[in-house]
Amino acid sequence: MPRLAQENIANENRPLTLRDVSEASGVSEMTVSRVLRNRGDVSEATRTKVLEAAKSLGYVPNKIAGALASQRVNLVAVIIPSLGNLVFPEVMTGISEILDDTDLQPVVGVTHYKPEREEAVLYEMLSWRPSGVIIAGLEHTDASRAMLRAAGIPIVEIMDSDGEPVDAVVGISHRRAGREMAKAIVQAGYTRIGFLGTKMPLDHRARKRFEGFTEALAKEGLEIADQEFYEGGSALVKGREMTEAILTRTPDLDFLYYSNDMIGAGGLLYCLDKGIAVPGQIGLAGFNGLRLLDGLPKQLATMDACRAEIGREAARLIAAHAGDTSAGGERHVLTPKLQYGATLKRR
Amino acid sequence: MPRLAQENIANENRPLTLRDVSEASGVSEMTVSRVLRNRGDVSEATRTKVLEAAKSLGYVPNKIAGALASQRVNLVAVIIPSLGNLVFPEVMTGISEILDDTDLQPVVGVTHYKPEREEAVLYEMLSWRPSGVIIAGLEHTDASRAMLRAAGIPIVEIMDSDGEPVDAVVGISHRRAGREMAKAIVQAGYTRIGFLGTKMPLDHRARKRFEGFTEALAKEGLEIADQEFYEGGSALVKGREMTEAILTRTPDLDFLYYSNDMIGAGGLLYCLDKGIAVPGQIGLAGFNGLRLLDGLPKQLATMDACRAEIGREAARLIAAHAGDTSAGGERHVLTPKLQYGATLKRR
DNA sequence: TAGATGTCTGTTAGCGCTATCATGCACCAT
DNA sequence: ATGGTGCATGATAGCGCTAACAGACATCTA
Repeated sequence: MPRLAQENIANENRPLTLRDVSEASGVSEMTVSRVLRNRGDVSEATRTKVLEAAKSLGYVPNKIAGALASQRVNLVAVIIPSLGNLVFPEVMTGISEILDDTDLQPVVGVTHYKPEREEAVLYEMLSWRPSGVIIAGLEHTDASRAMLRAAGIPIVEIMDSDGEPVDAVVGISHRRAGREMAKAIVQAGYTRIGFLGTKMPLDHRARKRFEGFTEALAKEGLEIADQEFYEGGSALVKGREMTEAILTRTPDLDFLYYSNDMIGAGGLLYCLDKGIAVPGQIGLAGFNGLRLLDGLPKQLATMDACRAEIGREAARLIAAHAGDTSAGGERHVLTPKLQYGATLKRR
Repeated sequence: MPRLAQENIANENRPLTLRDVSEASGVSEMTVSRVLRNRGDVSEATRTKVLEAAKSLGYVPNKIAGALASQRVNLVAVIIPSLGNLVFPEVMTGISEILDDTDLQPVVGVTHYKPEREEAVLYEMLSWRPSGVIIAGLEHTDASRAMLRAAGIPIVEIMDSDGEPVDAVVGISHRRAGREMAKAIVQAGYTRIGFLGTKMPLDHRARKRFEGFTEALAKEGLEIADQEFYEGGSALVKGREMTEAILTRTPDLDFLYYSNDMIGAGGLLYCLDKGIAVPGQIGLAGFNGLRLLDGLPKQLATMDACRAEIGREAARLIAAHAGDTSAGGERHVLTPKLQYGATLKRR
């Protein structure tokens, strides 16, 4: 039985529908729909009438019904490991910057670096039938890859380029980033090199940097002299602690490579506290190019991960392919730039 | 005309529906729906059959259709000013922590501190008919407040408690935070006090802290001796620059109150660089209690804004009232704790 | 054995919108 | 007048799912 106007009056607190606006303005639901979506020809008089009615009622359209009827959803799923990492909010900023000029809307899902959570988040997101997916990394469970492939929408994997994407990819090569840092360190004359990083075995990008780093050192006939790993806690404090630990154990180290800028900054502060000459006695470098840390006593050597640009480019791809069944398999590899800062000698 | 099986075979790439699973497993759509939602009684044999069919097809349910039919959406809209601020990711973490144990899912919208963007984001979010809204601050446009009131779902305003909420509120009193900091500073014997903050007129919480701060000073017969504002750029660098500027202009200041920890940290690093004795010659304090900064040379005096706890409590309220038409107007005011650190003398 | 009860499955009718086609009407050229 | 051409609006039929009810059948009770 179709709902009658009488019932509407009876139940004051029922959420508003197109019909309410239609009745209030004296035109059909279809015409109201056209006005509210700015689609099709509607006379100026009707348009005004409808808009006024909608506004005075406080009508908010139901996108769920709209999406179901039109088979179009203006959401873009963005799946990242964490929001606490500073890196990811920056990627998000890049994404929003581009999507703000379209009618697309990012929706964020967080995996905490856990593949099974990624799978669950992806499933949840895809069940809303988004117009595209931006997902961090190239490593996913088989089930996740299958879902991505079967979704029939543009997929952009971001941050990393070392591996086989499902569809398009926008990122940097972390292997290469590790290699280049190694080369710069060796070239500067350092030989007793320590590595400090996270314990997370599932941070594939950190792992790849480490692999590239050791590989390039090996080519120069060098090996990592010592290493130290951490998990949890404040990165700045951990950076200090790890630096103290590694230098106590292996005092003759002349370079410390940190897997991220925050622990690098902790190490830098530790060295300065202890009166260790940086970069003379010990050189330091991190990774990410966090602008957040710009005001430290010395600028830490680092390598920019192109976070915002990656976000922008991924969003551009999604926007360009919105409505398509794929992002066209494009491959955008950005080149991270080494920033010497004041903690890595130039030669 | 209802879609026929034949058509399905013809069009290979069509997205899967319940009907496909139903046909593949030989039971009705309704039974498939029951299995996939774990609702109602289904025999073990049928359940297995259906799950296998769904899995082998790679079926992902369409929540849009499900939500429309059931009039239930498991999303919670979370509306915050920014993701770059560090404070908000922490709130998000608290929210997720609680919602992860429910079937609710947070969806984030970012306003960039702009009321008109808040209005737009809110409209967009409400059009998805979420089960609840968590929104930062108590200051909204009239239209936004009207939408919130009319939504007929639980609303929790967070971070701030100085004002009139639409429904429930979870936060701290920033006026009081400012007052307490002022009292502690005066009590420690400082008298020539400078204030450094953001230029943003729309950061109401920072404004309230400032107001509380000056008000409490006035009670002690004191006034702010000088002040300095900034916008944009790296907060650490800005903290240094502002500190230099204010101390050049007013060299006899003996305390600097920063409106956030990041610029406070910049100021601290500047003072240490210049050999200024902290907290002897000059005392320093910030606001937020960012754990991120724990490894600095000296621990900055600050006041914890209870971010994670606010997130958790807000999420708990939403979860408790999911399905209701309001969050019951509860009022949770948390008490920020002063942390003296090593930059504010104790008396 | 009739009826009551419980377990499982299916049928029907929407949810609130939009795509699509149909229609009414004014306006023009013929 | 005839029949095109626009333009503005309305009627109809779903989108893919679920609530609510309606069976079918087996098992139990008296």
